[in-house]
Amino acid sequence: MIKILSPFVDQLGSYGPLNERDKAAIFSLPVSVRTFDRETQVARQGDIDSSFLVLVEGFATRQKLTGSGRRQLLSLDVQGDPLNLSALFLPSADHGVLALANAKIAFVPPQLVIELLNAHPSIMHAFFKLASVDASMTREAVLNHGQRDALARLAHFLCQYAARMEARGLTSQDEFKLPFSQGQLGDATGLTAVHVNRMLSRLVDAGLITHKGRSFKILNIAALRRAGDFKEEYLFLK
Amino acid sequence: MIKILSPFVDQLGSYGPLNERDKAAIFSLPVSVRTFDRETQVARQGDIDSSFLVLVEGFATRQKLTGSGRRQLLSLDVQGDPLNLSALFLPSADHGVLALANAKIAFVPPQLVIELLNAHPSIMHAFFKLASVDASMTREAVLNHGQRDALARLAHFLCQYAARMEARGLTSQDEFKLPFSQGQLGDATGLTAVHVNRMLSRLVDAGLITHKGRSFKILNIAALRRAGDFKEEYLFLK
DNA sequence: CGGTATTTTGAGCAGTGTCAAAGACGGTGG
DNA sequence: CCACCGTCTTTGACACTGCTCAAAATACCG
Repeated sequence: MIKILSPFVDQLGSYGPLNERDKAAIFSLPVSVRTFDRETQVARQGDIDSSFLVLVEGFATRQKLTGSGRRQLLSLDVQGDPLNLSALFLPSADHGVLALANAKIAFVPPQLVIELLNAHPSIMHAFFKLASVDASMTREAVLNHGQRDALARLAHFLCQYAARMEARGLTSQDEFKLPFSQGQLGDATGLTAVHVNRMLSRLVDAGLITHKGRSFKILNIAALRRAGDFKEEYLFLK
Repeated sequence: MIKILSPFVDQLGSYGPLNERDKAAIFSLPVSVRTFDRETQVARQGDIDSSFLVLVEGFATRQKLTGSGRRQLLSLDVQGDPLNLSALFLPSADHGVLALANAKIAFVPPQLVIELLNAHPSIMHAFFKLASVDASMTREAVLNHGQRDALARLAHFLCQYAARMEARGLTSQDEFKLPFSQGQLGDATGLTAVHVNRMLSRLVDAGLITHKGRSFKILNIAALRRAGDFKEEYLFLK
């Protein structure tokens, strides 16, 4: 049996302890896996009764669009992340899901997930915790966009990404490849591609980071955290 | 028996149906109620093991602070709203809770709430849905702050407030009193008090609204919604 | 190797912030 | 009921952050 969902189960388990029976129940869910290219929509804002989506491999992001077509990226999701937790309980999707690079995404029938949650309180508990952490991160994004300037937003983004990736054992904290172009980085931070570029150069000039293309190296993590006003508590990492 | 939590139960019930047994269980929770003055902290960011808080009467808001002391308001909560849903499942509070005007707030022992949720799947379900709607609103705030300009942010805020209040039967949609000063409005929208003032004047000049102090009248709701790029789907009102 | 997307740089401008001061409002104590 | 005080609103002048438009340089992909 190929346990497609095991990165997800691992992550879930780190938020609320699951016993073998719980895990087995998750693994027995019927899933269909599809692969998506960069910048292709996996689910659309407004979708009704969408599948429950789990990112199996690669990167994905969630997005909302403005009436005039501007977009805001809401997350940078990695291996094992659920992509539309709240869609389980809401009649329609308030945001879209977008693949980056070659993302492998598992589709699970939402009704079965809900039955699973009803039958396994510990899984429900873990889902709720996952949703709470996600909400905490979203609130930090509001603080970021509302109160911090461009340089801080960018520094913060880098710190956050590094911290999350390292906590998951996916990359080292001070050297990694970002799955975002500078334009996408702008859509995530509420800045222009041009301004992202300038702020990155400023971080380089200040000796906080180096980068060649999308490969980043953090030279002075303490200073970068200060510049980004980053405290990792809100991530609730282990 | 004085059912202090009944506005909360009503709201909860509108998200996921509760039977009499469920309601009775909630009403039997031990609560202590306290009243808070304007701009006083009810719970602090970082608090551990805080009580579960429900706003019984008046207005409250949630906030996060920047390292340099700037603040971002995250919500405008009214009668019946839970104030720290996610604190139930997280080890510490990622945001603070602040009272506006004379807010009456119920404190409930968190452990008992969790037991309640475990014992009553339908309540758990309703809580999850409530949390999902809150998350949806927070995501819209990110879109707001990241992608819309000052005028739109303000217009959007007014539309949102009007829609929510009307849906709860608390005020009419086109005439209401805001519980925020222009400074607080600025902290909520990521703008300066001064700029809030100017944008409000602009909305007045355009004939979209009128206001005397904090009493607002919406003159052209369609145009205001257009100006604020407001579509109410993300609120998931009934 | 060619074509396309991305990054980098420049110049000018628009939108917001800052600082400051005057006016209006609302609540309080006398 | 009035006078006073603190808070909030309004207005003005100016600075600065971040955006727009445009083009060149570079990197990436087939």
